[in-house]
Amino acid sequence: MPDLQQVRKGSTPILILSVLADGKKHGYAIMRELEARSQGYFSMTAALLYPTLHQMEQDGLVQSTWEEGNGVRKRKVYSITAAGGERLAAGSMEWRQFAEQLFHILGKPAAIRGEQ
Amino acid sequence: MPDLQQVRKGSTPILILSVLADGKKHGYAIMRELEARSQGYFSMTAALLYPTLHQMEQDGLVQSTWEEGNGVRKRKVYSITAAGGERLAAGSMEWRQFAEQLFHILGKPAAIRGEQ
DNA sequence: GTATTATATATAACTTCCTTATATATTTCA
DNA sequence: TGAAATATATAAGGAAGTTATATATAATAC
Repeated sequence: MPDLQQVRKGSTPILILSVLADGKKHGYAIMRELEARSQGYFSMTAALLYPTLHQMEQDGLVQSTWEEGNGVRKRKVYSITAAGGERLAAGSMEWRQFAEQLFHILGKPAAIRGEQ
Repeated sequence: MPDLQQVRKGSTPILILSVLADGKKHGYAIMRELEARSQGYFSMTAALLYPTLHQMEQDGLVQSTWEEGNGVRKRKVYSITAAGGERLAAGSMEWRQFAEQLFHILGKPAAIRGEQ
């Protein structure tokens, strides 16, 4: 993994929770939604997404049901749990704290200095 | 590793480079400096710092010389290289981009909205 | 004077997260 | 009919971080 692609490490679960907070979705749709919301920046691969969802379900952050329908492929629909909501709130604060501290060390960017 | 301590992943080299950009320092001093500048938030352990420094030296981002002196323990002093400076600049931009995208998804914090 | 703490560097074993590669199957479009 | 998009999944391997351990000197406390 090239050094410059290290920045996203650890953000996968909170990104998923954030998308699911707006309504339940199946895995593939979560991927597309993240890509759409970030103009392609967060392009998650299936090999990262699905194992992560499995782990999150095991941790009680999300729950799933299989959905079958008229001319549509069978798919597993995920929704956020109460514990997932709490994790999302706590995780958001953690990330904000981290960003504050990081940019305090690196020098605050214009946006954080309020010069947007 | 608890989930909430995942946020710092990948930030180690750039934090080190950022400290060394202000002048050369030995490993232990880098650790203390990071802790001081972040009011204890970035409390790096020796087992993370030293292997990282070794890797960074191998990558040409820092260079080191052993320093011995009057009543002081022998220590390895690191300084940032030209390549390290470039990496610091590029890495800072990467982190800013990431933060922008992440908080766009999570909802911007007060500081980024300019309400500090 | 001896013990503890702080300073200082280092490696080994292990876990976690991510990547690359591969597999399978359905639906839509050219 | 063949390719691309949709949809889920696992295996193998690499990179980053944690916990544990080792070693050694200098400063401070008792």
